[in-house]
Amino acid sequence: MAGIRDTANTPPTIYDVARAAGLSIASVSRVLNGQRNPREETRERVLQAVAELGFAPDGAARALSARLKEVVGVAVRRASLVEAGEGVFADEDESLQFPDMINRGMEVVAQRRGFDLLIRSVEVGDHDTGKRILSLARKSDGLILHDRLLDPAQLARLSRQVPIVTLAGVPTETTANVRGDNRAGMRDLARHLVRDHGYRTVAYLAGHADSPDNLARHETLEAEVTAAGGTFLAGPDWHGNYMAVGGARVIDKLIDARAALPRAIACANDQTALGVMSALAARGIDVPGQVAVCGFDDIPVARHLRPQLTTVRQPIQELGATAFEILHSMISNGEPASREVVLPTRLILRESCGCPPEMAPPAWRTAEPVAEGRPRP
Amino acid sequence: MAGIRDTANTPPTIYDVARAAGLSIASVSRVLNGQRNPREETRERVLQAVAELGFAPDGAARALSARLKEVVGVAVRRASLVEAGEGVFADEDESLQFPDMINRGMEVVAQRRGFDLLIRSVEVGDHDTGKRILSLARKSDGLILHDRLLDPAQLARLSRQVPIVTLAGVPTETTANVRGDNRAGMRDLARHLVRDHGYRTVAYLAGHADSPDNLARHETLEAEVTAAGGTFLAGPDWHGNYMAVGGARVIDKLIDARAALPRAIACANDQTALGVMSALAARGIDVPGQVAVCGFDDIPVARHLRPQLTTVRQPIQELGATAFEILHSMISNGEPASREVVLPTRLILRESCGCPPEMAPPAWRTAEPVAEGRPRP
DNA sequence: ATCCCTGGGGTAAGCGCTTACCGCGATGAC
DNA sequence: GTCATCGCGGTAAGCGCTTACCCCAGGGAT
Repeated sequence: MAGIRDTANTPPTIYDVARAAGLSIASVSRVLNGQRNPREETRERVLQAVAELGFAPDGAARALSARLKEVVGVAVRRASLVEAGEGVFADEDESLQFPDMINRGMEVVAQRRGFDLLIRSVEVGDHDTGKRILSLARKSDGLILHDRLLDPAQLARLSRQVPIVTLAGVPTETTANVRGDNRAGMRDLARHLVRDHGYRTVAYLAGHADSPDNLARHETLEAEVTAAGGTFLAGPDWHGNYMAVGGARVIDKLIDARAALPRAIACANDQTALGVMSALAARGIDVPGQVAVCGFDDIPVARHLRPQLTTVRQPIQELGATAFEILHSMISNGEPASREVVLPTRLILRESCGCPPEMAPPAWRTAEPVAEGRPRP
Repeated sequence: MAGIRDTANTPPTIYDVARAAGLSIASVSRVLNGQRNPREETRERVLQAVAELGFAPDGAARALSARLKEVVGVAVRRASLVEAGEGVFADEDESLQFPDMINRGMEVVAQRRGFDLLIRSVEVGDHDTGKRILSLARKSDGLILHDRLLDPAQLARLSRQVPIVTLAGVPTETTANVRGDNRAGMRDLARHLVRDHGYRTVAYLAGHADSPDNLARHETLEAEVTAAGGTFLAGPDWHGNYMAVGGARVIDKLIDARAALPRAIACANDQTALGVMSALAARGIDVPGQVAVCGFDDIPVARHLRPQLTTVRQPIQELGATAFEILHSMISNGEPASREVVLPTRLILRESCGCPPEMAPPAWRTAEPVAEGRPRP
């Protein structure tokens, strides 16, 4: 019934368009890319053929020829099996709200530049992490690396060949970095805990040991607490991993060991605080009545927890957006617009630190008597 | 001082490797792709040159030549400005936990096949949605579409040229679909509400009107509630949008209008329930004491809310993993392994429906007197 | 010894685009 | 009227790979 390849419909190529328009592929390419201002008639013939055939240029061919893929690779750290938990937190590590929101921030600005994100998770410690990231690099025009994915030597080597921006890392000769202002944020939080609430013993529930963010938050909290004459707790018993499981595990062990809990716990991030609050609630410990708990990041759920989580807000989406913009400048100019960007943080006071909640006045009625259901004991 | 192009380090090409190994590019390609079993010596020379130069093949060139990009495009629905909220939920819509977890599920299995995900968000109603998705398609080997992104005609046309799998949609002649078992899940939930708790008035807080998931959940709930002689509420006053803002807005309007609240509210998804619980709490309405609230999906935060959210669990990551596997079969065989996959759901009873909470026995002590802090009033 | 395989390396033809370069007709300067 | 110029379309050379095809050396069958 029909011509060649009736089934197995292959997308039309620029040759098909040229033929349909009665022009050469060069002309087609030119009107599509707005080069050399083609005659009005030419433009129309091309546009019509394109519309009829439903043509769009093949990304690979375009990339190869134009030496620009319009893709940036994003590498996220995937929890290794030993870190991932089970039970209540089984898939907790898979709900990486912070990185996901950062990615969304990148995606939105990338759109405006015609770029897309190629997302790959890599397990650190996996012996060929370097290779996995290299192959990601060759599928894109540049890389954005979450966390500490590469050791300095690997980073240095790779960054000489492809533009790289790191998040929550440190800038190097050849890479740029974007992060939040950890010290200012943690300082504000520490002072609130110590001065405003008067807590005397404060612990830091750490994130990954190799994370500069973690280090800065730890140091700042320690400095502030001890400067105010308070007791600071940290160390091996307080090692988390930026995930809820990690936070919960620390609390469980401490309680099982009959250790004394501090009056306040500042967590490396919100995810950890989530685990801590959950573990505390399971033991019947009141937050913030008996132990105050704070996070860092202000991920969206923080305000939906009960008690609502006091935390240090980072402009999460902006972190991603900024990382993309810097990478984009490296891709197009060869030079980063800036080697290091530090975005401001802000202390968000809610209930989990001991501050009072807010509440709107009620005004309602139910359709049936409340006694009808079975309220919990 | 050095040779040509000292700075402006370009990644090595297969020609560089061939030269360094004293072989032809064909040989290099063959050992790298495991074709035609090269001599041991040849293999070693190539491997060494590759290691020394830090070579990895260019993705675009490989894709063009092999006619396989090893990339699948993923289109997510981005909230249009009119849907997105402000205030407490300002960036709520940007925390799309459900789609993000689905994507993670895809990503993990994609890795195993050597594929990556190219993620793009599209605003529905944007007049050139079709074009945005087409260009995404040409950058990948196949598409996975979240939500209802394309109208049937567009979908039919595009799916003839490129493999497409939809999520939470309906299968067509040329596309496959993956979804959770809405009817079974909602049936279990409805019966629990009506039979176990004895609630007589139940409302359905809807999601997007064009969503098949939404329709199925609505119909099933309505059927079950009315079959049991209960009063079912739904309609214009109960239209949400799958986001927290949507749920909160419905509750606020209802209360402001002095409308009677039902004894139980089943939300189209967990995100909506989050907004509902938050709005209810702000009015001082007790959940589940006065109004019971339930969700659908069981996103990770559901269990961290207070009260913990009763919901219908969907195997979220599996949904993504399955979608990828089907798409992969379409890409490699030309035929989908299956046109429609319906994954089982499971009722998860927690506190928000009125069931009693669980709690572990306490065993702890604090390091300082509790009175020291300033507990809230 | 001759011929045919066969194994493994090289040559070169694309894959579908972008763009440098060429050519041709129309236009303006003299 | 002649010649340089300009505007715009076509031709073809890559971009960096994969792979069909060719070729040659070595070994077994005859």
